[in-house]
Amino acid sequence: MELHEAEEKFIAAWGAIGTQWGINRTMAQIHALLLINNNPLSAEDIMKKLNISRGNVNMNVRELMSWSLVHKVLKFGERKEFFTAEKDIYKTAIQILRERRKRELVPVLNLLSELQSENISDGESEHFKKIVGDIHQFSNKTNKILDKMSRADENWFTGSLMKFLVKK
Amino acid sequence: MELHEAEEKFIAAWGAIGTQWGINRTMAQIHALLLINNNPLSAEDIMKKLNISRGNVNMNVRELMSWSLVHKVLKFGERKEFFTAEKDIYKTAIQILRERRKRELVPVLNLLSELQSENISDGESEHFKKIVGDIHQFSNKTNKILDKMSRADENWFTGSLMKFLVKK
DNA sequence: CTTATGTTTCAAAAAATTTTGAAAGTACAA
DNA sequence: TTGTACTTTCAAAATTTTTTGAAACATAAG
Repeated sequence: MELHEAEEKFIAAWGAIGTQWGINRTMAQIHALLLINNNPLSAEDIMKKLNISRGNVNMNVRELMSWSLVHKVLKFGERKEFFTAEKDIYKTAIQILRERRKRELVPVLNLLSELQSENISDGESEHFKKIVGDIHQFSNKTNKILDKMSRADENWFTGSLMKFLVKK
Repeated sequence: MELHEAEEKFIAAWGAIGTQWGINRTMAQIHALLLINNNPLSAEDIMKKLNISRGNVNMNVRELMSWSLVHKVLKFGERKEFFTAEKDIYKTAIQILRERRKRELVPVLNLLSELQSENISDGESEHFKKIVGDIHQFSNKTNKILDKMSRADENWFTGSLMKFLVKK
């Protein structure tokens, strides 16, 4: 049960990219594996193809499901669980955007609000106030933009946005 | 030479966020420290304030400079080097976008091209071809959009883009 | 109920990343 | 040239993250 060279390269690269973006290498590789397999795979399939342990598969598949990038599939008559990845790459990207916004940007916004209200007095901190304020404002705008983008459809992204950008 | 509570919180949070985005915690903290200090700091200042070693400061400041987020400042009459961060948060964000595009997205595009040309024959791989092609196309579009964005000015970002998005 | 076929958990081990600190390097001043 | 005041390097240590694998758990089938 070997992987072709091109598939191996793809999986390895996906893992490396993931790492650079703060995503566990194995999680990214499982995602890559499920992307290039049109049929759902079992935990055992993943273990064998990527040569990793059962616990590792379980943990990372669960994480991928929490990101809604991978779904459980039950086959009639089979007790085993199978997993499959969303194959529409646009939907996948939007989902990642949505989750990172929710999990990472929103908490930052909360911290920045907090810092701004805490920091009412204090003479020395004019510059601190300004920079925190600037970051807060910028993050708020980014948050809104990402929120809008994550609701738009693919046609908007590839069509309208591109045209709009070209004009600039 | 203590940090105020709000400053500490900010630096700690910046470090945590950085980690989640694949950036070394200390690098992010040094960046935060230089952001909230209007005056350039020396390696020694950074060592003391963050309680880290000289080697660590040197390595991470160098990395921040390679991202053009931090610059060396020489004070007249002083032999020591000082460092300061770009304080315009918009410029900072654009710079990060630009670097990540160059360092991370462009290599992926090259790999995807390579995979597509390598993979000319082979019966079993219809689906592999399709998914790699889809990802390549999507990445190409994203690349172009980011490139355009990284050339635009702040007013475009906060003004035109926002208006355009609201319409949608 | 018992067995068989799974999945989940999590403490310990392994691996990867980050940090330290001392030695080497650099360059200016005397 | 030598001393001084720095900066840089990098092997080893510390820390953090990831992975393993065996035990616990779940549940369908006999």
